[in-house]
Amino acid sequence: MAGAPREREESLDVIQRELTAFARRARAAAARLHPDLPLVSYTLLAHIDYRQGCRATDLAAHYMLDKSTVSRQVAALEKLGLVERHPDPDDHRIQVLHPTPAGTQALASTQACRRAAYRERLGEWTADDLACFAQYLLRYNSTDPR
Amino acid sequence: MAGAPREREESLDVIQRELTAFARRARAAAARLHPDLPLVSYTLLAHIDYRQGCRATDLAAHYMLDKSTVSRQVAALEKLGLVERHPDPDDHRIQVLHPTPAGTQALASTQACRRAAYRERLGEWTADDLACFAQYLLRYNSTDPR
DNA sequence: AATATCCGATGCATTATACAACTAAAATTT
DNA sequence: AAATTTTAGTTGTATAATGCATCGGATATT
Repeated sequence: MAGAPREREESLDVIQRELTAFARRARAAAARLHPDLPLVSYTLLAHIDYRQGCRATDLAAHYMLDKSTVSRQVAALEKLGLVERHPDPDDHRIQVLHPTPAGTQALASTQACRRAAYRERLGEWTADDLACFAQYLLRYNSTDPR
Repeated sequence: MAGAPREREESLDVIQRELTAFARRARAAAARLHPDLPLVSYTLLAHIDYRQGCRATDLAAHYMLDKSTVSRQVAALEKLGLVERHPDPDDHRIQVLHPTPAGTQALASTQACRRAAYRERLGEWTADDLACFAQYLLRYNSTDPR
């Protein structure tokens, strides 16, 4: 097994290359899936929904975005009537974000399209492969450098 | 195994969510790894290098970018002296792109940083897991909708 | 009480991007 | 061979996304 370190290196290169390719294509792909809802807004809305009630700071940390970027995106979402802000009664600096009914609904329909696309794309995969791939991604993201 | 379809669905959701999170963070991560070289330029340069000699159209197709975007990025790379364009003698419409020595070198040093980051990040992974993850990513990207 | 820290907003500059219109060079059709 | 269509790449214009710096208001620390 003298070649193992080199094989590791090769795998790392592939991972790096393929993740980059994916990231680069993501915008175009997202634009196809939901032409109406701006890409980042959709992502933030989804996260707000996923963790029912979160703060702008949480979003910034999770997606490694500047707080100013998040501030504007959230403002846009509020303007579209998809997100509500409620000041935290205990700490007046904080605004807790929640999807509005319209936001939940917009998310649901987009989510449906998205799921359909993924289902078609990954239809050939076995349930085990899907579970395994999901685990790898979770593991990869969990070791995210802070 | 009545729950299998639901489990598939859950895996799909995780994959979707984690890939999105990764894509969203990619810009910030890239900025940390090579603050000098603009994000997209680096990506394109890497691809030009990987497939020794490619056309702007290839880049656009591979990363799902508009040709105008690629045109500008390539122009920037040329201005930085990292890429050369050579008209194809057989077809004067085509410009074949190659990294310059400076481009190759810039890529090498960045690549070294990148590899180090990945090595640290994925140091705990077994060679098998890395290979497996790499295969999943290749498989995922190969089924990219066109 | 004074100071420091935290949350979010805003002004400003820059990067990345798409779409549309254009030029030039093949390739195809007539 | 001439006309038309397709292909490769550039440029003009508009917009989205982003970061940095700064600021104002609130809470926490000393």
